[in-house]
Amino acid sequence: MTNIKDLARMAGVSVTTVSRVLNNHPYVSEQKKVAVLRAIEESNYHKNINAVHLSKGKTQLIGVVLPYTDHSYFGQLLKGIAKQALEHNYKLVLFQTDYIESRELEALYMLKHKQIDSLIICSRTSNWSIIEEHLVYGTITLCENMINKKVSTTFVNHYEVFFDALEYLYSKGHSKIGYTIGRKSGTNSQNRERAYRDFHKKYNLPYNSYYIMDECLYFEDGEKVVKQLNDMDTPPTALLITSDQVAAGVVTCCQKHNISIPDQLSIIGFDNEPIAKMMNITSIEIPLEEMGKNLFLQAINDQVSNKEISVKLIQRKTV
Amino acid sequence: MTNIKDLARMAGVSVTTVSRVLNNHPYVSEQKKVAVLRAIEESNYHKNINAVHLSKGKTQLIGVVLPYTDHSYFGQLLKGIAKQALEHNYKLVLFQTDYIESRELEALYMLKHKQIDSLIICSRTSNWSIIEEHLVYGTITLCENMINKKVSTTFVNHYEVFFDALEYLYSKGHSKIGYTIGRKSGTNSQNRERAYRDFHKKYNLPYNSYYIMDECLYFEDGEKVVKQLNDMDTPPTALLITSDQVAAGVVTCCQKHNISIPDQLSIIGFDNEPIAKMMNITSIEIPLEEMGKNLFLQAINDQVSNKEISVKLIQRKTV
DNA sequence: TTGTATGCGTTATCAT
DNA sequence: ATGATAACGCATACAA
Repeated sequence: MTNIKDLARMAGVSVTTVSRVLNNHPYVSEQKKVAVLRAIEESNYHKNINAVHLSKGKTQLIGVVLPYTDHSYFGQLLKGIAKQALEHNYKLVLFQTDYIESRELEALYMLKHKQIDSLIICSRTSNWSIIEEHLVYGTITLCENMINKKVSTTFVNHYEVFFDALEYLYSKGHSKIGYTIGRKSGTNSQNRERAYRDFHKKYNLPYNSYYIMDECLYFEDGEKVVKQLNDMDTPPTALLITSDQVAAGVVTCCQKHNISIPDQLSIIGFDNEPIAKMMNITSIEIPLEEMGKNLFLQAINDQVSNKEISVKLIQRKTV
Repeated sequence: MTNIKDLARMAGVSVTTVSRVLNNHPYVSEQKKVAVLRAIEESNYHKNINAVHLSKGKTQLIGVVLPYTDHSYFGQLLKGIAKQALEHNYKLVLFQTDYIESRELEALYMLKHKQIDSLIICSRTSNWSIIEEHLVYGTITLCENMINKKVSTTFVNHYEVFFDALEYLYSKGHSKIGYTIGRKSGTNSQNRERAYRDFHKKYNLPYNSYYIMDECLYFEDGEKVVKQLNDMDTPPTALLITSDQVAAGVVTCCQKHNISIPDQLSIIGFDNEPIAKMMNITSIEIPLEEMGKNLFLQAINDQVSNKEISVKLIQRKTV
């Protein structure tokens, strides 16, 4: 493959001049410029990216950490990130973690050793202190409320959203409200739990820990939820379900068990995915693709910024 | 950051020797080896990957071309690929194409210019001739039956599988059978259509082109399918649905419209995803993760190989 | 077994 | 405006 040395020879100029036209630098005469351009044309020349990377100390690679690639929430986030990456001429390196910490550390490790320029963590398992340690090595962008923490973030105020949703259900006459969550340990989950507790405190409602159902991620987990509901002496009359997929699964399963929605059970899903529209599920719209877009933009920006994304309740037939 | 030169100085050896122990080459005395190892330890040294890449002309990067990241089929494939990549110390570069050819060409372009070592195309839009042109630049691995074509492939014999499924439905008394597909133009789709035609020929059945429904990818597309069914004078009595997601959508929608399954409409889904099990949908199991795994292994292997993946009919309640 | 010297293809510095 | 040359960090052919 031809390199800039070849081009220089062909065009009768120095490698520096070639490099200048290659990178649109000023101070090069029109005459030499066309000569170089012609050489490029003739030789079908293309830069050796690896050499550029070595020379610049940058890779144009951005790591994306997420637990599952086959989950719609992360799929949509990734979609938004990927689109921007394309536009900005970055490539994405995927770290599918299954929430195994070592895999997340691997990503951090790569950031540390300049194998990626920046890291987007869509959902993390490692402690904040570990993230913090790696901040000096490059930009890390998070998808959770970490305000005051010197990391860029794009997040939803899950506390407020959850609280509002609970209030909404309360206004509809519900006082026994449960919710399902992907995993309990994330920051977002903890904020929601806090909202849940505060809500119960505010209205002096009894707090039942078994109204909180863990590890609900996919459509098929709806079955599990309904089963748990059936096993309760006094099941909740309303459910906040933090994924439309799961909500759809619950709705489907309820039909099988002749549980009438919303009469016996009200449901609010999250994300307002197409499936929610199709099944007429009331849902809280979260613009995931837009969040992904913003995450990427923050990832390639040196300044720390925090963006709160606003959401919208879409009222349909399950409440 | 410290480099091998530093290490060499610290350990009192040459850079070559350092490089040797770094890469586990023979011919280095135990004594010098430990000295180098100690230096590595002390300095918290790590290779500069970019330099390695430039020097070797390899990137340890494998491109993955797929149309959608938020689709379960590709999500599962990607999961299998990602797991192997992790084990083999490769990183994945994602090309989300939305079936826009230029994005696929971008991936081919990167292969051509050594920015990635190998390319896995999960689903393509570009012509075979274009793929073929790029074969000389690196390994390309396909997810379709391209036997005799000098590319590595991991595929399902969709012709046979489809034919068998049709025969199965026929044996259950169905003669008006339709099917849904993601897009019509792929190789896999064409093989299925061929099977569909041949089946009708074999049993001298009338071929209705409107029994074939296009662009069915997601759960919510089930609605579209049922609507089309309702608009037909003589709708099919059975449907092959090339995605359990869509099948689940159809089943859900049928309940809404009081279409009894399997009495009025029989359904066979594909992939045997968890959602199929939950909703008791008869499905053809395709081990997507395993396919992903195999795709990756082929991608890092210089020899061309073709692997046919066998599938299994899982009988449940929709036929 | 070990080391010297050179190549990999760019970008950046500095002098002119 | 232009060019020589160093630097990026590693691998390796070749010499010893």
